Amino acid sequence: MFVSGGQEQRSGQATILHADLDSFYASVEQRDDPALRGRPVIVGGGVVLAASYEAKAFGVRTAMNGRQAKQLCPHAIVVPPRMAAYSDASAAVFEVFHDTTPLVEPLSVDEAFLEVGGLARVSGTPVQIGARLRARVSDEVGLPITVGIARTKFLAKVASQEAKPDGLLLVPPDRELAFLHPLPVRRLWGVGVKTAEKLHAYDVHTVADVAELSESTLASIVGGGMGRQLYALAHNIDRRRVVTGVRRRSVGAQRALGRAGNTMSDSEIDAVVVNLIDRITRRMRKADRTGRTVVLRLRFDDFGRATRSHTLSHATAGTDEILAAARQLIAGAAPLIAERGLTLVGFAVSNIDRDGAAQLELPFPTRADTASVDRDPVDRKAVDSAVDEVRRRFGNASLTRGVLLGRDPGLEMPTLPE
DNA sequence: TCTGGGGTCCTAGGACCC
DNA sequence: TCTGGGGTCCTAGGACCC
Repeated sequence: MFVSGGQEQRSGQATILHADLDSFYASVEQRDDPALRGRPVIVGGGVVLAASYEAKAFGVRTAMNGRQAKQLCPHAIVVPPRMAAYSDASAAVFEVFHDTTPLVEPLSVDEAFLEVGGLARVSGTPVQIGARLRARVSDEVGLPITVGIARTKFLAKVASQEAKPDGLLLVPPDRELAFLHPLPVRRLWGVGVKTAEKLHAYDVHTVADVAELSESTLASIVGGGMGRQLYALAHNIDRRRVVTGVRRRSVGAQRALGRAGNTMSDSEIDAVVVNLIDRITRRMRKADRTGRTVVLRLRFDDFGRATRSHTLSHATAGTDEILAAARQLIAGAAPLIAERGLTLVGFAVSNIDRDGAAQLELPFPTRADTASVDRDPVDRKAVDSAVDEVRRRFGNASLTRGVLLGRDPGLEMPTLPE
């Protein structure tokens, strides 16, 4: 009953929470092993998957290579990742989220947006709700979490970054520009290393600097799409709502092979392929998802990358079908692999739950278009019943060149003309 | 410094269709 | 018969995020 209240909150109130677990993997390790508490912890071996705040104090960062991290922080304790434990912890935290408000939009395993407008009578102000959420995650799951609160998603997310670790920060609506403008451009959503470099070349360093540029100037520096996005964010325009029920768009798995990849035989590579596809299709079936496009990802000796893809005629989660496509992609890339040396292989299945045209051949001859069918009194009834059948199955229908097409409603295909 | 394992979104060209 | 505009789908690559 609070859902509509939350959704219709389009106002000038700060009602969006961005909740973000602090150093998620490392915090779970410290929670589960008291000997790690208060000490620098690094999760992962070759590459840092997560670092505790004690390790971050020495300059250790996520995605840094392990050797470099050890140099910065020689007494850090390195632990291997325990993905199942993180998955359980994530589920427990999301239970608290859903108990707080029905409007939860997950961003990843460790962060989400929550819309809490419309909960005022029952739960109090957004700040009170955020404080209670933090206390519950701490008491019930044993993990530190930071909450940013603002009128827009972007500001809420920036607020949580500023408030880390283990904090809560509200950006009042009348203080938004003062909060936003001094920030470095890297804080803008979508600005990574490359885009920041392009902006720096034009002496653009802060959000305030971005806000001084016209949209067309920004577009000339970083491209059309990115230019529009930066212009909007720098001017504090962000109309995105918190939305629930967002579907995953792809399911993938990959495996780094290191130098060993260079010397692997075809059958050894095939064993890796079988294993990856088996993992992916198992996960798809468990989640009750199907997909149509199989994507092969490769990384080479020189760290160059390539992708190859193939789209099936229909969505599936079948191991055999997807494996066959995967093997064909690998075979097609064989010259590339032989030439450049393989160091990583991965697959993803995308086009999730998107069936291609489901073709229903009509049980009678038709001519080239709808109009000619309409003119034929003999076939009229049969056409109508076939159209009804397709509409029942797909929610829409179109008739083209004697073939009746039903499409996944998500594809927004045109329906049969009146 | 030689590098994990997941994901998302955007762009751009060619094929094809109406 | 010729021409053009508009739209979708597929493929490949790139940037970015956690």
